[in-house]
Amino acid sequence: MLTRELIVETAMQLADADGIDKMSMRRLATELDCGVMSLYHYVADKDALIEALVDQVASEVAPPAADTPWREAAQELAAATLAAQLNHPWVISIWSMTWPGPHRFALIERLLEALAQADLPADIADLGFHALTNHIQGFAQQRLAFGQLEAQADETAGRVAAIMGSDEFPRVIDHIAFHQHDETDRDEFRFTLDLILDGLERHAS
Amino acid sequence: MLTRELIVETAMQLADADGIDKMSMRRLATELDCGVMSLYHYVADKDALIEALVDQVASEVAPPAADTPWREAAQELAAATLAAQLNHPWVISIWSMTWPGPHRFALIERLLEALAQADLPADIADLGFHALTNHIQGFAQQRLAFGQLEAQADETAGRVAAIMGSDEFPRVIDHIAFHQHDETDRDEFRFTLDLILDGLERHAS
DNA sequence: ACCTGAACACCGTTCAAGT
DNA sequence: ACCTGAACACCGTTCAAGT
Repeated sequence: MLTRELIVETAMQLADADGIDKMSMRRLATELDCGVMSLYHYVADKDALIEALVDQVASEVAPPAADTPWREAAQELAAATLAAQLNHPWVISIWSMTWPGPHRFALIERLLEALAQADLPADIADLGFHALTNHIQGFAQQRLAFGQLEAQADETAGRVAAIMGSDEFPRVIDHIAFHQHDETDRDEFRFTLDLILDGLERHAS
Repeated sequence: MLTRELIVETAMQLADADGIDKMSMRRLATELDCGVMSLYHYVADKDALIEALVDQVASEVAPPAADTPWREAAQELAAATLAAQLNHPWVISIWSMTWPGPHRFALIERLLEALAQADLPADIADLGFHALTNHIQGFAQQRLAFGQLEAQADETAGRVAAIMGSDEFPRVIDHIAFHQHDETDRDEFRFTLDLILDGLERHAS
């Protein structure tokens, strides 16, 4: 029996396995052993399906307990959102472009709640909200790009070698070296997060 | 006569006018009055064409003069990069996923150069580089999402009304109100940029 | 060297028709 | 209510063939 839940679940599997580009209505239909058009009885659109998929990812983020101090709550939310996105890499490039579903709205609400408890002027809290979500988004995207490059190792190796071999971009060469003996993998996310949170705290009234 | 430059130029026009999805090899060919396969004599791939397109956008960013103080140089680079991306909104979602071309490498080099002049510990400079580029990327994406929502005004209005009408997400409602009498349009980008730059300066040795 | 049409292997969605 | 095949209007790219 076909259900919306089954469709979303199968679509998630396809997207996780092969990326969002390969999650086509037609592949989905063959996977579910039904005609393509049958799907359209449970889902208005491919876009609607994708919205459901994105909110499913959001539902994997466990919001911090209500009594968590604001700064820890923000850190936990940021880390958990990043982790969920990296668990479903295909979501990264569409996350901010899709209208939030109920689960994502709950996360947004929780982050705004944390900021409200920080005793910031109201506009600083609103600006801080975007500073934090933009950081999560920007960082996730950078990590995704990095991952893609590593996946196409052969092509990348040649291109990196070309840069390292030229003397046009010496600072870039140093920066690449930094990435190559990179042990600070986890800290990079926290570093900027703390820059932002420190800066916000300094605006506290 | 068909040339690579003409192809890139026409592709840019198509992408600017209708978005990257509508910039298809087939549309490009009809626009240029040639067979689709003729394009493949000047461009290896659609991906290669897109890389050229992205670097063309990067070429629109004028790097700051060499004697600009580091902090101003970083601000100028950030603002100019954001402006170029918003000028070609289709670039935002692919910018960080494409391998940099020569113009973009020059921008990267210039930003690393600015950070090198800030007297930061070497690893802080490298982390700061990503903090800054991630901010630009995250902010641009958020602005793009915002713009898309405004473009589909009818659909969005209903969805916003649904949120405003419910009492599930009170903080979200307040935040939406903040956006609605938003006069701080430009400052929002600078606000987080300054949080990051202030934080970096505090790490100066 | 430069150009090309036909063909292949795909898409999302509309429409009319079934049970 | 639920399902569907055929058709339409698209994709990028390979291949073999032209000049």
